[in-house]
Amino acid sequence: MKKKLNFIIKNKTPLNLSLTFNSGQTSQPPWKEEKGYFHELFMIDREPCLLKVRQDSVGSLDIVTESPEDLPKKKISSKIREIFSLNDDLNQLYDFLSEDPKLSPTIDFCKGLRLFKAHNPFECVISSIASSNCSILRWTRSVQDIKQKWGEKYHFSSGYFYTFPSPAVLGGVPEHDLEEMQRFEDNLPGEFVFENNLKACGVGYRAKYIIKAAQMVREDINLKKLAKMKYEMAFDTVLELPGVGPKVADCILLYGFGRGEAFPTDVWIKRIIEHLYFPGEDLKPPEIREFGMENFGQYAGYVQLYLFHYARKSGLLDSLQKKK
DNA sequence: TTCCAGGTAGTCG
DNA sequence: CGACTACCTGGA
Repeated sequence: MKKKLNFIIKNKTPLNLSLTFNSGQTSQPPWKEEKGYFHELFMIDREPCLLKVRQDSVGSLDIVTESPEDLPKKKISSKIREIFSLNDDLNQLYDFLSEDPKLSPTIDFCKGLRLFKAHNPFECVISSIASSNCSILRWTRSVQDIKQKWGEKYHFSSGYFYTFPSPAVLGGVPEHDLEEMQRFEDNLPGEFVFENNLKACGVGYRAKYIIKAAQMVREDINLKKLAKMKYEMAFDTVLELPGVGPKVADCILLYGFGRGEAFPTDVWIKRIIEHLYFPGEDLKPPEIREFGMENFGQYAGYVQLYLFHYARKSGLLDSLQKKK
């Protein structure tokens, strides 16, 4: 017997849900879209809960939930507020952006765009490692494959959904088809296709990093402690994970821990910042990162998000590519 | 077909 | 420390 809830979350400052889903943030893939609602499975208080979300005509969030057990509405709405960063006051952000002529044009392109957080820190660690890849499309497929192969499967009225596997499960997964085959020893079925290994998820050479990182999260690195650390301390700690360099570390802290002072610096942000603030110069990525964190402070994560989306929509990104 | 992208890890000086 | 290259995979 499924329990259902239906309620509304009103937002005081702008929110654009579909823009938030489709702005290329690599914290979690876009949700399944069906009958006007976006669907995704969450674990809330260790219980599975399907969330269906849409924006109604006045911009509020219309929420429908389905879960085997009763879950307090308060817990559900607080999860939703966390995932979509609904507690961030975007009007304050826009005041901040308005003060910088380089940033103010981003507002019109990004109205209502919010940081789209990960389900939880561990999932964020792994999907961020997988994101050091060339295309969002491949990254999306990889994350979905990992969930489908090793996550827990739950059925709801709109179909099957999978959780992200735990550190213990993911840490024990075969890296490639050879290892998968070896685990069968002599009981190998005839026409067997090897697909339950990490490389089959298209993560390439990151497969071994992902497995090792999962093991380290399980045994060594306590993610809960990270939340209370000073930023640079937390940064240095996640850097110890294999496959995690400066860019991925900042993504983990931004999307997995809500640390808004993070300024993840990829090649695109580097090009955009150089174009806007240091024309003709060539800065090192750590210099760009430092510039972002010093100048944008608590808004650094949003500035990075807004600059990227603005650059993409305004055609700036294309021109920066050609120039090379 | 070859080449390139994306960020990290590893190697060399 | 800095500069350079290998790593995978799929799209140009």
